Amino acid sequence: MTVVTRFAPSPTGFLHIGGARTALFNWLYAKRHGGKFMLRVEDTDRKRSTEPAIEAILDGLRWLELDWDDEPVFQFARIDRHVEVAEAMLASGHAYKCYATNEELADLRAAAQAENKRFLYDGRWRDRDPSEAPEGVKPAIRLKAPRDGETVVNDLVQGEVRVANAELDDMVLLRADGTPTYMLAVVVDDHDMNVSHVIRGDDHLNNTFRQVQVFNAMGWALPAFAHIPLIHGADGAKLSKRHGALGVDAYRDMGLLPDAIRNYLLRLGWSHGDLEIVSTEEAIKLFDLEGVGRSPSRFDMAKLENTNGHYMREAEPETLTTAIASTLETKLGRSVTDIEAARLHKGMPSLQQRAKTLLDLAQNAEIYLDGAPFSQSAKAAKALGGADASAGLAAANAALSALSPETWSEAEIEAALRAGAESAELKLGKLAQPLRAALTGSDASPSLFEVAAILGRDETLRRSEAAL
RNA sequence: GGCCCCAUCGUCUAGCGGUCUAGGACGUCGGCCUCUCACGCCGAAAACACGGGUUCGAGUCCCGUUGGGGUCACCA
Repeated sequence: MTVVTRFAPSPTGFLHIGGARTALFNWLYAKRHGGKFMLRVEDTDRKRSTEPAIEAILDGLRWLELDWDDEPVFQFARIDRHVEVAEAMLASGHAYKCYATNEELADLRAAAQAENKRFLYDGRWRDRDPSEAPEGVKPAIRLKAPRDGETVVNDLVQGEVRVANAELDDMVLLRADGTPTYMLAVVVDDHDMNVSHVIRGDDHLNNTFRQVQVFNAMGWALPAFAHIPLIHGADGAKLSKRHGALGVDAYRDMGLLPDAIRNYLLRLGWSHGDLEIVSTEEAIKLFDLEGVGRSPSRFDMAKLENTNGHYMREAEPETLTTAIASTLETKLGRSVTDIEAARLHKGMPSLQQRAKTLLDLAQNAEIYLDGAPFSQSAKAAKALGGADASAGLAAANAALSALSPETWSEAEIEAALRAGAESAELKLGKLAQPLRAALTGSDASPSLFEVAAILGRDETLRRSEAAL
């Protein structure tokens, strides 16, 4: 059997982190088995579906590099087929017309609530003759669900889950206005798209029983189901919009890398022994549903950032330079010059080791731009203040100006500074910290010797003299 | 509330009856390295929710309690 998975978001908002993980698992599972990963936009709710939301979701998926096969399927466009299936069920006696009005249903619901019981449609039109239909009321079509026995789902993650059919009522398949409900549409589409594995959040587990009933009514083969636990916020509450459920674009804006997000999301709910860092390639080889846990997990930004730091260190310097270019240019209000680009190129390996995000990186990379330091951090200002600091900086400056442009190198700079410190009877740090503040505007930076070497003699002396 | 699911360090998790005086990772706290920061390295504190069973033996199996979560629309 060919594996076909699908990600089926409803375009009512951005692609959030939980959706991204669902997409990732589906994508990984399809890749793992040489199958197809399909995208289906569940836009049957015309009031809530929006074009910007569709774009945001596709963008998010593309940014995460979760590419889908074939063209995305838009559920609303398949309405005729859904109606056709509803009518087939009507014809075969697996569905019936229900003339209950909204008011009637509302009363029923209120009554159930008053008794503190759940609302289940009572099937009042289930066996009634259509000739009794009231004038002018458009009927909804409901599933004629089995009343006895139970419905069982053999879930690849949750195991065997069973529920008594008495707990389930006759759900609406086709609304009075002739549009299909989600319950009908998913089943028809999953069947028509030959979906072999339905991997989705476990908030859908309860729906599955009713969907199984539709599959059965149509005599269609069941796909395999895998319901994965949801992701909660740091406080354990459901990840909602008010609770830090951000769109993936927000994570991009935080300077996070797609590889890092994929790795982090993979480990949220899935494990393979003690493996922590798993490249996407490796994940494709290893991913399985057996490794997915059954309990919900909490989203931990600190760990995501740590993972991101790992991928920052591993990234190609050139890739990172490209990635921060626009941020730098926005800051400068002009393009990066060739000289600046050359400095960035040389400085990137040690810069990237110190950054957890692209945002950090861009900020730290500013030291290699003309005109830097653009500001002085409080600690840097302190390192620069006082007589001791002035003496140290003067000694450093003197030691460096004694170097000729020809001998300007990391090793020579280090030697000169060490010798300068010795003759001034100061510790190296006494020269280094004021100089660092002068050159970078900060009390923390890559190796001073490296920074000075990359900056070049003129720029280094310009900055240190400006500070003096 | 009914139904369904879940329960190991603060967090993500390993563990699939004996090798668990419970392992790894993030975070936290010490230390080393060191021109600062970061990286790296070394070390520490930190968990089997509770109660009953089953068994020679239970973190691992069963039941209950408690706690969390999900779901109960002519939304998806």
